[in-house]
Amino acid sequence: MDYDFRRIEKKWQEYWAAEKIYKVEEDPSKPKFYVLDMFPYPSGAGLHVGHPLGYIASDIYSRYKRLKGFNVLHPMGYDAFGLPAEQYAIQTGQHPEVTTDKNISRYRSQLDRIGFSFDWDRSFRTCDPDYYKWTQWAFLKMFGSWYNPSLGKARPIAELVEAFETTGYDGITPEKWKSFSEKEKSDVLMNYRIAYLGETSVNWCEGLGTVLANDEVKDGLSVRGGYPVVQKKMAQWQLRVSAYAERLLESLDSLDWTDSLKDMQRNWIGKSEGTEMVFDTVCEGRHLPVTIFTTRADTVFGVTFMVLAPESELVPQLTSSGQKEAVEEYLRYASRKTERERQAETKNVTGVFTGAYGINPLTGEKIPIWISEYVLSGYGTGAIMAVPAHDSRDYAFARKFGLPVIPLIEGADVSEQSFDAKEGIMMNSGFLDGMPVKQAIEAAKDYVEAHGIGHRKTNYRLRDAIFSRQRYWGEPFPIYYKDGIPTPLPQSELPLRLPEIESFKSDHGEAPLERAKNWTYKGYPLETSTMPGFAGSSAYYLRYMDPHNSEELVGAEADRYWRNVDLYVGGTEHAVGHLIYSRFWNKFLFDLGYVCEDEPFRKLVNQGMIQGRSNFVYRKVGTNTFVSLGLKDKYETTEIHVDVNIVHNDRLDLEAFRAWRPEFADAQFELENGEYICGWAVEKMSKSMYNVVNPDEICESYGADTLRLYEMFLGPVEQSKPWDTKGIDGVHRFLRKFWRLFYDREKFLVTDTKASAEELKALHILIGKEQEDIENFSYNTNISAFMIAVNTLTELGTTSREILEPLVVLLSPFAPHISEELWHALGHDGSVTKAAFPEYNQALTVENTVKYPVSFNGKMRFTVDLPKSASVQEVEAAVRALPDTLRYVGDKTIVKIIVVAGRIVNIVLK
RNA sequence: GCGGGUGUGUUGAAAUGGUAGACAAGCCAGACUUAGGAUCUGGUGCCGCAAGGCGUGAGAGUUCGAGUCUCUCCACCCGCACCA
Repeated sequence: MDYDFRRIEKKWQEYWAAEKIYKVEEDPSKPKFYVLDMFPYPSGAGLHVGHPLGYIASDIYSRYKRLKGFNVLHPMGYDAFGLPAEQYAIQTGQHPEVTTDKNISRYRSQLDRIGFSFDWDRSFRTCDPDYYKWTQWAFLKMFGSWYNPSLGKARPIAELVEAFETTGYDGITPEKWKSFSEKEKSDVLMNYRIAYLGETSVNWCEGLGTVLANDEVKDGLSVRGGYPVVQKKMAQWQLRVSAYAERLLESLDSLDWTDSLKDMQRNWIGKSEGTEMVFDTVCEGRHLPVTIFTTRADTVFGVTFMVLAPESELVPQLTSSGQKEAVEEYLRYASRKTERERQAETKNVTGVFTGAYGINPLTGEKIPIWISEYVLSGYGTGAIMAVPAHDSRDYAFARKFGLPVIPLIEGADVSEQSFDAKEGIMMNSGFLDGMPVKQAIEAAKDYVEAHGIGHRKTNYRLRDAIFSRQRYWGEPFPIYYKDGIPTPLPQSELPLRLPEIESFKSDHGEAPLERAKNWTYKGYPLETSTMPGFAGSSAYYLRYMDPHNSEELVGAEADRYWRNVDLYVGGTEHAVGHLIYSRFWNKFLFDLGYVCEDEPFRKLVNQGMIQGRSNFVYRKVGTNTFVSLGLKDKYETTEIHVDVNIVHNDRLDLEAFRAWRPEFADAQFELENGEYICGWAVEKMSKSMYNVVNPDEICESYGADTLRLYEMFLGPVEQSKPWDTKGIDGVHRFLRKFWRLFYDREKFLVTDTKASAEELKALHILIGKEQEDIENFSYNTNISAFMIAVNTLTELGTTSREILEPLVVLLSPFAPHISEELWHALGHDGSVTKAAFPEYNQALTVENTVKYPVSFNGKMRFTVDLPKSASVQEVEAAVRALPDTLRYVGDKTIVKIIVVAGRIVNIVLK
């Protein structure tokens, strides 16, 4: 019987679905394990071979954990709201729901072919009203909460209202509070709510007709679509993520994530400890205190000017009548520029003098105040003290506009450039003279606080997340405007369903929902923005725990059982977007007691990207003749991308090429050794380069098990690598060899003979490897270990069930279809998924105490228990005696005994 | 500029401080066949006929022993970047 993977894979995929083999329930008798993939956005292009990489890795892990006796939650769903479907709708008039449906069913059929062990009964899409009900619910909770800084957590807003009414809070006395109108009270509370409506400078994207969050903008262009983004003041819904900055930073330490990812988050949170200082300023006789932020309070003696951000509210008050024209001219110039243009011209120093002066609070010196776009309005106070000697940006500005430079550190040469390092001995700095910089910073802070000039202050770069989008295809806000006051919908009205509209186009900031008919609640207008893409993906991992609960996002019992995600697998592109929002969202729900864990994702693995590997043919200029790679330099040729699906191992299929496109129908070839060799390059996988490899085609010609094995064999999961079909034959060959251990042409070969020591050795090495490798995500080396074991067993002519049955179980995480087939051939009824792996565990867990390390084959290592004084002969004898406890040692020869200072330090066996 | 990471054959890549290159691809030779992108066997880091020598980006150090640990460079990749 041959290895007929098409028949086998179809058969078992149907069986798994019909028997609901992967359905999972809470089971207190078993330890839980939650393995999650970042759910996909179902795009119109379908899956290519790069997408399943992470899914295969996590599926192997899930199946392995099941064998080890864990109750594994391994769900999958779809992140279905978002811009691409809506952009497509605008172009074609097709409802986003229709395209989303179509894309999802395509994704589903592609995923099903690869043999994943997802529990599809728990699946959902974020655009289901039953799901987004809980997104809206969470928003209402955030609207109804504030961050209590003294408790360090979110509390119901009612507690704040009570404080206003009884004791007063934050400068608002009970009397004052009572005097407020409803509208005024609403406005005050907005300053505290976790979800709030506030005027702010936002990323406005004209091309998409919507505002965007910081992580949706890269290099001044929208991540989706690549349209320019400008800064604009608008009233928008926001989430007070900044309140959680310190907690988001602190608990990073407790997570099992990579250092680079943690650093990206730390960087994004951007904690910086410094000082806020008040400078008195004078403009045409009017005095005005201006607060600045600095991390270098020690350099205050070197301040030679001050700078305001162009968007600073202080600008009008600090502009003298003489400079008014020049300042306005500059502001017009600055506001015209897009964020991208500003970033592109960082070397180009610009600015304008305001006509006003500041007074250095320590020296009493009078210094000019300038405006420049290098100062950002969104960070600190939007105003700085400039110390050109020790800040490179201030230095460049001072040089350009001829402002003085006062060096403050002994030996620092500031004639060519500033000295930015926080090291050296202070000078020219009054009471700080002679101190090392680090000490001077602290001394200066103390001084500033003692003299009432300012105070210590910690700033974060992390900003509140802009939460509204002027788009259609997203969750509607459960908010209506009662006499202009934003008012939450009662929870009983959820879900607030997305209304039907006639045209999806949005323009000039007018949201599509403004055109929806009857978009009102009790006659009051409903909010017309919708929520951003990250809204639906922020708490989805909680919903999988209890997806059919219509009363709660997640029931207490399910939450306490599944707790949080033990292993989360996904791409780095979500490092600062989704992963910050999710952590924030989870912490918020944790504060209010809706979930029992403070962090959502314990361990996180970033799978690498699979790049495309393009192939080229070379056409002689002006002809329809194509020359093979080795001959191309003899002629003048044009390089043409050729569809990688008609190339095998860089050999072009000539007939397929002629059939590929009409203009090549009569193509002529110049071959090398009778073959046409194509050139190649690593590029992004994309349609235009004809290098997209569809997993369906691999499943068709090699099978899903080969695809799974091959994607893992390609290299470490975390690493990016080009897809290269060369080598896929190798793993396919392995599966056929594996099959041949069980079947020859006619019959089933497995017998009940007793296994030999050699055979047991091969098996137990593999068992040990598998446990070590899967825990470490070293799938590639584990597959190698399989190949070695199968080669050895083939050579030994193994037919013993004692060996072959465990082998099937071991392979099942990687290649579930062939394993299932063989498991049943061995006479088992249920799925191999339910097999108990632990019984094969003992061999490698021999508890010898550590005295002498022993290498076996340079790979396997263990120790023998002997006193330190043992002689070489005694150690050798002990090693020889080992087969009793470690059955696979057998009768290897000792090739090397390393003795240092009379002590054996290692024994190498072969 | 700051932060993180990676450098090993022709290629993808292995190596708790202990025989570097496992395993696979490719290539070479052979077998079986009577053309097949099938299967099997052997070879394949470099120099050398050989004995032997040299080899993990470069250089130093620690160690009986370094691809692995430490330091200084170099190259490449990723992320952040006028954040005061």
